[in-house]
Amino acid sequence: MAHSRKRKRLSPAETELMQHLWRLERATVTELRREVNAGRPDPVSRNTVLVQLQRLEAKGWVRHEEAGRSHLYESTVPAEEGIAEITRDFRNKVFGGSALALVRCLVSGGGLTREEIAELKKLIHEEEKGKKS
Amino acid sequence: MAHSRKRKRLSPAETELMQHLWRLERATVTELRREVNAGRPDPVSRNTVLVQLQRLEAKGWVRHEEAGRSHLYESTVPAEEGIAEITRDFRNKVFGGSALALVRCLVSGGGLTREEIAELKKLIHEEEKGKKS
DNA sequence: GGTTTTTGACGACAAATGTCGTTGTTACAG
DNA sequence: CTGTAACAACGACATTTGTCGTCAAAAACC
Repeated sequence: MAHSRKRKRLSPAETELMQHLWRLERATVTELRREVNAGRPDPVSRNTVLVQLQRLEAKGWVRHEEAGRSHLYESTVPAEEGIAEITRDFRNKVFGGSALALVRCLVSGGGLTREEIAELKKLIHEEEKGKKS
Repeated sequence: MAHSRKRKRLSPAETELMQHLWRLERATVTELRREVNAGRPDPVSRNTVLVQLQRLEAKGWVRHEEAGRSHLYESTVPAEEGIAEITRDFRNKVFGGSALALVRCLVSGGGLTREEIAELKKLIHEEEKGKKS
C-alpha cells in the first residue's frame, strides 16, 4: 500500500485537533471548538480553531466543503491511517522504530489493567494466527 | 510515586537529542553532535546542538558539569522514566490514554515481525504472572 | 611566544506555532 | 427594513523552535 504523501508534520495542538475531527468524522469550526474546549481551564477562541484548521488544510490533513454559510471540515486521511502514521513517527523517534520496545515501555510502566492484558493477549493471538498462514 | 515536576514539553528536535543523550548516558556537545549528525544528509552545526542543550537545561531535562575545558551533559531524568513520560504524553494525546488502543494500533499496523510477536507474548505472560500474585 | 583549535556564550534570524481582534458578509429575528 | 448574531478571511503578535555566525578565553601545538 502506498505510503500516502509527504504530509507535513503535525504540531501538538494540531495533533489534538485531528483527534477531535477524527472522532466527529466531520464538523464545523464551532463544533470542533466546543470539543476542544470541553474540559479545559482556558478555552480558546473560535478563531484559534479556525486558523488551525486552515493550516491543517494547507498541510494536507483536512479538506472542507461549503455547507450553506459555514464550512464542514473532515480529515483527508482515515482515522486509522492517520493515527497509524502519527504513531509510526513516534515509534521511530523515541524507540528507534521498535514497536516491541514501545510496548515494553507501556507494560513495564504498569499502565495496563488485568483486563487490558487479557485483551492484549487475545489480540496477539489473532495476529499470530494471521501470520501463520 | 511522585509525578516528577512540571517539566516543559520537548520539541521534536529536543526529543531526538534526548534519545542520544540517554543512550550515551553523558556526553559533551561535540559527542552529541557527532551522534545527531550520524546518518543525516544535512549535518547541523555544533552550535545548534549546544543551544538545544542549553534550552533543554532551562527546561529542566538536562544538567551539566564542568569537565576541564568542556561541559559534560547528562539527563536529569533516567532514560526509563523520561521515555515513559514522553510515551505517556503521547498515549494521552493520541489514544485518549488507552495503552491498549496504542498497542492495537501497532499490531494491526503490521509493523511486527513474527519474532517480535513471540517476544511480546512472553512479555505479556510475565506481566500477567506479576499481577496474579 | 605566537598561532591554530576548541569551546561555551551571545546575539541573530527566519519559520513555525498558538492565539487573537477586526472586518466584511450574510442569515435571522423583530 | 433594521439591528443582531454567526462566519470565514485577514492580518497581527508574542513565543517557540531550528540554525547559525561571531567572540573571547582557554588549550594545544610548534
